[in-house]
Amino acid sequence: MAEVTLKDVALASGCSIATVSRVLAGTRPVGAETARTVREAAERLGYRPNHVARALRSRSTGTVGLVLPQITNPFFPTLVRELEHALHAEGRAVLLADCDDDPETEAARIAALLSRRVDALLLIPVDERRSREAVAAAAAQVPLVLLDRGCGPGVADSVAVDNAAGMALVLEHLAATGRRRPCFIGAAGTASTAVERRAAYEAGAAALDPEAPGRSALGDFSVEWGRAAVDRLWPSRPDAVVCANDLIAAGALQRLRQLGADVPGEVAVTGFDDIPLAGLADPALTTVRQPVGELAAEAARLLARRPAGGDPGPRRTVRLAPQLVVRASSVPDPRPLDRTRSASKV
Amino acid sequence: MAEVTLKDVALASGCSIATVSRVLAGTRPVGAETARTVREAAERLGYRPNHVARALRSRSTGTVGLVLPQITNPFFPTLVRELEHALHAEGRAVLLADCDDDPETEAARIAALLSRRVDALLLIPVDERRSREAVAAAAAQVPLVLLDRGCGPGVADSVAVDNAAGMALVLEHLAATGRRRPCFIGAAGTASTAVERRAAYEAGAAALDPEAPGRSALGDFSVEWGRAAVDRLWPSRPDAVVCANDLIAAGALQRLRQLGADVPGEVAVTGFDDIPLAGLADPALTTVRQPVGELAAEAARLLARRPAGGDPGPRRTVRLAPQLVVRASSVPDPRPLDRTRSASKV
DNA sequence: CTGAAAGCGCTAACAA
DNA sequence: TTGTTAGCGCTTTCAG
Repeated sequence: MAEVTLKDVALASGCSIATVSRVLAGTRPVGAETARTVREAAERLGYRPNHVARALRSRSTGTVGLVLPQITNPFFPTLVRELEHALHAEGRAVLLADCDDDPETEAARIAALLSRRVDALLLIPVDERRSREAVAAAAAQVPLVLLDRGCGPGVADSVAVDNAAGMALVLEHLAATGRRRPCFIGAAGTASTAVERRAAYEAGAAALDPEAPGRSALGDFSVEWGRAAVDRLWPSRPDAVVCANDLIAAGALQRLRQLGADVPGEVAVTGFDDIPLAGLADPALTTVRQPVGELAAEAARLLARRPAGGDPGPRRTVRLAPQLVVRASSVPDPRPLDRTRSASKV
Repeated sequence: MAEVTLKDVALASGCSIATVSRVLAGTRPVGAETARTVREAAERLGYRPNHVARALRSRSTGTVGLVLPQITNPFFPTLVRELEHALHAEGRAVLLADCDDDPETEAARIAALLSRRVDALLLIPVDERRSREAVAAAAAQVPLVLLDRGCGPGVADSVAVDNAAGMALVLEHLAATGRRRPCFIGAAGTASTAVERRAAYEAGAAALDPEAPGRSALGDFSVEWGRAAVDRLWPSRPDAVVCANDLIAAGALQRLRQLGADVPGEVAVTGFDDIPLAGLADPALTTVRQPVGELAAEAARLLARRPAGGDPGPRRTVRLAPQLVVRASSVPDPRPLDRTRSASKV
């Protein structure tokens, strides 16, 4: 299995290795006749370009680093899948890094990817603040796009769902179906998803009921917290439990059922993200779907747009419109309300 | 941010680039004094080795390709996480490929990774048969370890859970808790997990009840199939529904509840894999936990063991012992039965 | 133990 | 349009 190189193909096709390179890489125009001969010889010899050599010379590896907090977070696999496909379609490979939800691990992973000379970085930061330093340093070296979560202003390009719009869709739906006493189970902390969703609840719920913003409990994005928070909020007899993500909502649903509550008759429950679990819950969860495919496409587009040269330039932020998915946890006989999706750039 | 190279470090430390390389890569013995000077200079200049150049020269990229059917299958993220950590600990990076459950995409992804010169491949085949050709070809080029699922005999090293032992644990537990009329919801097809689990059910259930092996329905590994299969099997009044994986079990659980069945009082339900969803189901699912961490560690070990040179040598197969996790879907008041875990090599 | 020199396979100037 | 010539940054003989 002796490696076939450009030289071999050049020898076999009777032209220089430069020409062969140009044909196979499609870098520059080449005579039609020669091109055919070369391609034929390459085919016949079973030539496979050596990406390593190419990368060394051209200073571009054709790889993108994908750094995320925890692949086991059920929202990420779908996103990873879309990103992998979008990038592969452009002939780029994905180096995956899992940070174990720890900013120090994250910094180490970023450094490792950088020393592997990734062309760019796609990154979902572990923490709004504690990730900032490492992210900013990385953004100075390669094009970097923040996904799903922010990391302070002006640090890098970013693309995320419009959390406020999503929460507004939920509240609008609850109002339209006659709910008047909503409450909120959210996440404490500075993560942009946590902040934006709870702010949007507070802003929107006040219109429904002046007391509503006060009926909220803040913990983390977990099922356990969803269960615990219900015990805190249920005594106030809400007719809707708005949750900051689907995991919380799944926990809330479980606990409400244990307490004998009638969902959705007595109380509606809503989530956010539309992870696979949402459709499986019983009753199935009304939630806000993130446009994962577009998120991935937009991230790829931002990467392509930003020049490889270290020039920072102005940061771009893309916000994608979410979609409400109505299921049995908020109405007895769900009938999906399709919302049109659109992207707005800021 | 001019790249610091070996040459710069050599210049700054007053010795040759060869010596610097030897110090920094630790390849050969170097005088203690020189070593210190070199390391100091490297530190001071902020030298970062260029993995691409190193790879070209040493013919080893330090990357491993991880190829899987679908990252959105809820069993895989945990496995990916463990593999990523195990490999990163050895200083290797992970190139991720998602095959969309399609053997042709799988073949393309394998080819792409190979042309990127991965040192090795970790692969969960899409299909027992249709993946074989591409996998065998790849295994001829780089060390390759099959994970979780097989791909025909003698194709490559492989490591997987002992599916038969897992099913035996389930049946044993059901027998011990007084169940006498089990039925089985499995997956059709040739995937090794499907075959092994249903064979083990048939073998083990006969001891419980001669009619039991006949009470089985075969579909795929999905929630939908779990729901549908219950409608087929419930009329035969089983007192236990043994499922080939957790997704099926989740569907079965849902449908049984809709039918008003009392779980676990009237009928027990069991799964396989122990995906995160299992603990969240209501009632929580009794299932078989795969030793994911050990699976990953063993895979990494097999890779390390196999020489980079194309010498096939005998294939190794490692089977890891699973663990029964008893939850509320099989007993009213669950108390975990801890099984000792051990690895046996064949 | 250390240095000099030869490439790994490819692409990018620069000529022709 | 094509060929020639330098390297990319590193590791690895081969001498010393």
